[in-house]
Amino acid sequence: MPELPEVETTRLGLEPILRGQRIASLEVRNPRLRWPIAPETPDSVKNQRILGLERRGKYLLIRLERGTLIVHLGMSGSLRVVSPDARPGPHDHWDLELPDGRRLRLRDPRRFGALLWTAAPPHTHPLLKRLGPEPLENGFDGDYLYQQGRRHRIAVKTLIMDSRIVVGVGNIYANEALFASRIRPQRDCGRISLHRYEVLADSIREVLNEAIAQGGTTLRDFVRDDGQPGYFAQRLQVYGRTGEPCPACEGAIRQTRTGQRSTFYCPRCQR
DNA sequence: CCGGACGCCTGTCGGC
DNA sequence: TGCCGACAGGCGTCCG
Repeated sequence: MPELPEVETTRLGLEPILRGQRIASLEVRNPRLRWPIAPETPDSVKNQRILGLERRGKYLLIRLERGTLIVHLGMSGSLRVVSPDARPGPHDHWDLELPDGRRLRLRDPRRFGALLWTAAPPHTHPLLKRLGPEPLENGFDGDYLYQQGRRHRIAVKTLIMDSRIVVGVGNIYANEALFASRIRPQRDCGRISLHRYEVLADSIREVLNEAIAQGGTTLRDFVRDDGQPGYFAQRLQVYGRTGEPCPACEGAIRQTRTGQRSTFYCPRCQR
């Protein structure tokens, strides 16, 4: 999926287009996403003005005069603004129609995404209320990660991919941040020094910031709001590079599994 | 409580 | 060429 940088890239692209616009209507062609789109959602948002776009972890929040649309892109979702005459494809599940006829269109082949409307403050929503700190904001640092690590007996990669610990770090950026900090992904999170967690927290921030600067990572589905791919794929050091030489030591990148997710690392550089 | 496995979906790719 | 299994950026739920 879109991880934090892809959602942030989408938010940055859409915000200037959508802010202040009125929603003419919400057209749902297929409500069967991760959770079914509630039948009353189109009525709830119709004619409302969009106050702004925010992001919490991998959730995109479309703030309305009354309530919030919570959008999640799942594994394969992307949002684009399309012209009035653009025909929807089979995986284009809903459109937010603007007064000038343009549409904010969701494409999501695997349908792991979500569209939820809530009248309450979004951070009180069941899906958002347990989320950990934003990695690019205050409250996330090496000391915090170290303290969290002591409370669990799991691989450090699993720790940093847990949204209750820290939001937004998915499989690509977990692998990349662990390579940058020279920590082996399967290492027990309770057996890592404070100093190494400080390096890891810095690496997570650097990798995410650099990915945002590159417009995110496009592997297959993800496109930015303007239809362009993100360019961070060219910067990936280990993700998807099984057998290729490590950028640091020239040894072969190894692939294993932690949890049910592919893990890429350099056995020589990462300990 | 915790940690690990399982599904949910569709598309693509590699091997035989 | 065609088929079939494995795998893919996430994450809530279930089970031991």
